Amino acid sequence: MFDLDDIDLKILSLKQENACISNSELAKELGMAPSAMLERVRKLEKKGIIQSYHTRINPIALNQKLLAFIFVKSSTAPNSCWQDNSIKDLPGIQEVHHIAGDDCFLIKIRTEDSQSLVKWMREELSKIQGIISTRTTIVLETLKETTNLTIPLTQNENAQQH
Amino acid sequence: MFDLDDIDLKILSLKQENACISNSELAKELGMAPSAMLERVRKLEKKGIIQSYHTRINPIALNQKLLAFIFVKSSTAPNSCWQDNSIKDLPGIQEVHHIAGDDCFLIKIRTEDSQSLVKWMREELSKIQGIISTRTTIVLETLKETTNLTIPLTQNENAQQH
DNA sequence: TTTTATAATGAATATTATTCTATTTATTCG
DNA sequence: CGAATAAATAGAATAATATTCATTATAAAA
Repeated sequence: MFDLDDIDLKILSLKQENACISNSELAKELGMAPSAMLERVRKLEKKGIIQSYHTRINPIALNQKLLAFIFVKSSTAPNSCWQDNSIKDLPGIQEVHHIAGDDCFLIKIRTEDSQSLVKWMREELSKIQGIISTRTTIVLETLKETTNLTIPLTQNENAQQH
Repeated sequence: MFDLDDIDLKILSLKQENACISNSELAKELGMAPSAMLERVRKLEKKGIIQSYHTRINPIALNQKLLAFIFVKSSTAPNSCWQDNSIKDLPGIQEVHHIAGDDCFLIKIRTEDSQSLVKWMREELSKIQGIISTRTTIVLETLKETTNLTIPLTQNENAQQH
């Protein structure tokens, strides 16, 4: 379904790190014509291999200083959040994952501080149906945070990155 | 330090969802000249409010079908990973967070499947010094996954989004 | 080999980014 | 309040880039 050659992988690698690299520079980098490059990129987009282009914003600039992960255990009964996935639309939520083995969600959330997290839990999370329990995990420090995937480049291509 | 007006917030909001929106379209959207818009964006970049532009790639396309979170508890002794943060450079790692209250890291990792996760733990994670224990959490399904922050737009600006 | 489909090139055109000067708006300070 | 200063914006000119399209090359299938 997704057959990617070395050129595709290199495109993904370069664009992953810098979504706004110009098509002409990308073409220069890989030694091909801009028109051919554009066609490849459009194809990667159309096939859904490239999903979207995002801007990473400094959370501090928006006063979202606190990062927390919360395990939310919910009932699996009808009209509980386990059925309707309503959790994901709450404000501040960045990720919601359905966890194996425990019938629970792992959510990633940013708020201003711990007070506002508590406020969020009381005012927002409490709206959600069927929650049985929560376990909150506060992040002290983030050492790495990216959506980047490990792309298998050939050694030669890897060397070019420097 | 970061004083953002409504125009800045709107820029962040639009670019967050679509990093590759053209400067001229952005300017048109906010009813100002491209040159003025460009200056604002450059300023947001220079101040570090805009951190980077990324491409989100479909993990399936790179055969990374498994997503896991692992709590890694480590010794706090010298030359343990607690000191040198070496975990974050292992292949497949997307995030590493330092967790409060437990002297542990929460890492987010993608691999091909559960077999390769086990392989990774045996061959890569085992290289790391000072690890006392791990608790692995497998994701069944991801309901939401974004780095997007909640941006406080005024009601009028919010309405324009549709 | 011939046919067909896929990918790449090169040139022409449209669009966009970028620069710079002039103007406007906001802020500071006497 | 009002001149002086700084900051932000607009508008026009230019440079760079994206996009299109006809042609050529390459690869795959019959």
